[in-house]
Amino acid sequence: MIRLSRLADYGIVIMTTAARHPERHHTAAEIAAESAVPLPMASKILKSLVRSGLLESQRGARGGYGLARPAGRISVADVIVALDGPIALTACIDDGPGACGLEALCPARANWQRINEAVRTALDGISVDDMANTVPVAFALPVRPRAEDPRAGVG
Amino acid sequence: MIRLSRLADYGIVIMTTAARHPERHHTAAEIAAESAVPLPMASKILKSLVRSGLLESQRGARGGYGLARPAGRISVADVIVALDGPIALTACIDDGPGACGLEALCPARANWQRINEAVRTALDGISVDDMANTVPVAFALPVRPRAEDPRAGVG
DNA sequence: GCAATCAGGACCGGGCTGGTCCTCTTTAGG
DNA sequence: CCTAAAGAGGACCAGCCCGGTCCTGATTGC
Repeated sequence: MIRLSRLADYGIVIMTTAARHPERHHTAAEIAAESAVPLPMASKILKSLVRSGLLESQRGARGGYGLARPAGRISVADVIVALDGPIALTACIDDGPGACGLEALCPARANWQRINEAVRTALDGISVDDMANTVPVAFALPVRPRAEDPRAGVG
Repeated sequence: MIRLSRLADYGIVIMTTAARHPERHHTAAEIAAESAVPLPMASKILKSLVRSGLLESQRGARGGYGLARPAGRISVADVIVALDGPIALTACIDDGPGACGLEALCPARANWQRINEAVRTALDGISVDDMANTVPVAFALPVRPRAEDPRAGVG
C-alpha cells in the first residue's frame, strides 16, 4: 500500500507535537506522553531527528528537545527522509545503477524517476506547521492532475 | 523509504511489457521471459491482475493474457491498487476510524488525507502507456509545487 | 557528587513479503 | 474422447526487515 514506515509516521506526529510548543526544552518523556508514542520509541526517533538536524537537543539535567528551525520551514518530506532515507518508490532509483538488472531494457525506469519526483514534490509541499494546524478548508493541494488526463475515476 | 512493494513494482513492469504487444494471447511464460520476472512470480501477479480487471485471460490450450483495456486507460495507480491494495501512506487512513487511537488529538490526521490524495493523484496521472513509451523530454509532470511555498530547497 | 537527561548502540521477536509448488479446471486439437 | 497446454486458486515456507526494548556511557545543572 505504499505504506509509510511507522517510524516516519511517528516522526511526523512527534514533530507536529513539538511544533505546537515552539518554546524549547521539552523532555523526551513529555513529548512521548503528549504524542502518545511509547517512550523508548519516541526517544529513538527524537535522537534520529536531532542527528539529521530537524531538532536540537540540550543534554544533561533540564535538557530537552526543540525545533531546529521554524515549523514552517520543515517539510513532511524532510521528516520522512530523516527517518526512512531517501524517498524512492523503486529500488532502481535510490540504489543507483546496477541494482536492477533490467535497467537496459526497462522502459519504465526513466518514468519512475518522474513519478518519484512527483511524490517527493507533493510531500515537500507540506510543512510540519501545516500539519500542526489542521488547515481546515482552504488547504491548497500541492498536486494537480494533468488537465488532459483521459481517464475517468478509475481508482 | 515509502517503498513500493516488489509485487507492485513487478506488476508495472509486466503491464508495460504487455502494453508493448497489444495483440492478445501471450502466455505467462512469454511475459515472464520478456519482463525478466521469475515465472512463478509473474504467474501469480498475472492472476491478480486478471482478478482486478486490468488484464483478460484465455484459459486452456493456446490461452494467454492481454490488456483488458487500452494501455492509455490504465494508470500506474490502478496497477498498484490491484496488487497492493488502496494507496494509503498511513494506517489511520485506510484502516478506517479507530485504527489509531490518537485520532481525536492527532491534528495531523486531516492533513494526511490530503497528502494521500496528492500521492494518489500523482500516480493516477501516469498511464501504463506512458510508462511503456519512455516519454523522453516533453513528459508533463503531473505534479506542481505550490507557488506560494516559502521553502527553498530544503531536502 | 548526584541526579536527570540525552547519545548511541546492541539486541531480539514477530509479521509480512517474496517466492515456490501443487492441484484443479478449462480448452484446443488430434 | 483423450491428452496436452495453459490458467486459477491456494497452501505453504523462509528470510528479512521493522518495530520495539534495553543497557551503558556522556553531559550538564544543582
